[in-house]
Amino acid sequence: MAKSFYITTPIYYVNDKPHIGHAYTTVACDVLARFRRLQGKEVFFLTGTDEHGKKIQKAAEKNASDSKSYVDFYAGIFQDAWSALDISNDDFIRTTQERHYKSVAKFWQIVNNNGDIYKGKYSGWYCVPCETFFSDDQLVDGKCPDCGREVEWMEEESYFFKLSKYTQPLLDLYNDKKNFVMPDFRRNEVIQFVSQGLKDLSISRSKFSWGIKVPDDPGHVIYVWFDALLNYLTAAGFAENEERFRSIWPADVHVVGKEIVRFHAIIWPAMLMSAKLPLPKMVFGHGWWTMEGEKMSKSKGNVVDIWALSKEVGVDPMRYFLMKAVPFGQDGDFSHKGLRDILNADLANDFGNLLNRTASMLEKYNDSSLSDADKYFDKESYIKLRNIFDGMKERIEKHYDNLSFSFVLEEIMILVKGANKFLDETSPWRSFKEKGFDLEVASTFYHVFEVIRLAAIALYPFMPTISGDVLKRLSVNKEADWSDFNWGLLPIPCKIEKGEPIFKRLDT
RNA sequence: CGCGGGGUAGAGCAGUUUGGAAGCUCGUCGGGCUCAUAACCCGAAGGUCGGAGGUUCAAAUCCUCCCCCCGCAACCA
Repeated sequence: MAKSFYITTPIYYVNDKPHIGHAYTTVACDVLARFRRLQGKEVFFLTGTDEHGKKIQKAAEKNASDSKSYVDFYAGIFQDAWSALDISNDDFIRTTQERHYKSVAKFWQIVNNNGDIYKGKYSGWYCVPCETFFSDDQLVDGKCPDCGREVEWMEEESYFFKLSKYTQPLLDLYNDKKNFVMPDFRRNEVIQFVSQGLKDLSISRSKFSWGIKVPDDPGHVIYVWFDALLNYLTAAGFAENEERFRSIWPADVHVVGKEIVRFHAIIWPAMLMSAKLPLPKMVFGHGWWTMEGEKMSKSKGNVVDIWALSKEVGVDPMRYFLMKAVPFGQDGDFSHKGLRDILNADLANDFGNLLNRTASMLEKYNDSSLSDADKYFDKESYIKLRNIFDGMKERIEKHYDNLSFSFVLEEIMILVKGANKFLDETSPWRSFKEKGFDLEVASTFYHVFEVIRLAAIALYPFMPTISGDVLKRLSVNKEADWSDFNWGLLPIPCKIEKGEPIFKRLDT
């Protein structure tokens, strides 16, 4: 079995409903997954939910619910959210599933047998009302930084993972595999951090019960992060199907928010090294969204509801905006003006209108049909258009390798703009008046539709539904396929269906 | 001197690695076209590249100092 392209989102903590941050990560992974499938690769695209930990236990109690029904409810909400955004995940893992319990137990045992787990004491300043430990330097005037109350020194028995042992191996890893942590500035941060030296990691808790029990010591539950990271192995079949596991693991890319880069770029590879398993190829930390210039928070009430907005502007345009507005990796600002401007400029004015104006002419001039065209005519305006396309396939592939989604879209829009310019330069409406529908006019249309076809294929990962619709209008009776991303493959004779404008301009 | 990111036209950004005519998108103004979704195409205005000093024939780009904004500072998922 050929190795699958394995791509993951983090598993989302189910103490709240999904928001734009979750959607952003998940859409990005979906775009990448769809592109790899477009290339004909076997893809395993995983998302899921993280359902253990004290916070969830408390949240459930607050809702007068038992933990299990509470997480069932939220896991359902996440699944619905992804289906509403047309996410094509191949699996949805929940850390409360049986397969995950088996996987965690197996992993714990391996690492334990390798001598990297030991029992020790975890100590620190404990705030009883907040049920939280703080280190010396976290205290504010010797009191709890959250509530300001007195803290007391507590010691708790805990299992530890020998993270410190992996300080040097990790540094070697970052040095050998330049792309292991992306983007570059995150890599620098991680290296900086690890260079200070790592402490062993407390990986069990005994003050609450909602978690996976430590093998042979049921008084302890496994620390949620240690549990959560292992989802990536579980879903690949770690504890259940050795052959399948080998065909999926290691992950090609873990896409994560910048706040959890450390867990994925430091703890996770150290855990895998300990278990002597192959390491993921890349951990990519993307940025955060602000809302109209301000940090999003529930108390400010400025949280964007992507799902409500998708109903207004469409799911595909929403996905387009998320991927186009900000270079992946950087922080970005979400504004309604920005949304409207980008969707109007790129999708309605440039791309949608290109299809509309050309199809409209063909409808009037030749009953929407194209039966003959000079595919290789050598007018200057045509050469210019072809030059834009030259090398584009390779550039787009390169951008995908770096998860530079906005640059992929940039490439596509340059081609679309080029086609608009090509139309203006060749002015088929004028030629038609002078000479009727001759080969030259037909050829002009052919090449414009060719650009539309190419754009539709390249846009497929971002806007699967609309892309399919456009291809149908061009009477391409075939699913989008990356091998068709070459010039001159629009089949003729053909009929072009004009239809309604594919993107409407947004007002307000 | 805790660490990192950033300060480039009205807005959002690229360019800084390998110094060498200041660029892109949106907006504004003027023109063209009239096939199209007030669209598309062309042109113009608009910047002391955060500030000061230095290196250099030449600096947004290298060096020094300063100012401002934003994150992070491990067990918080």
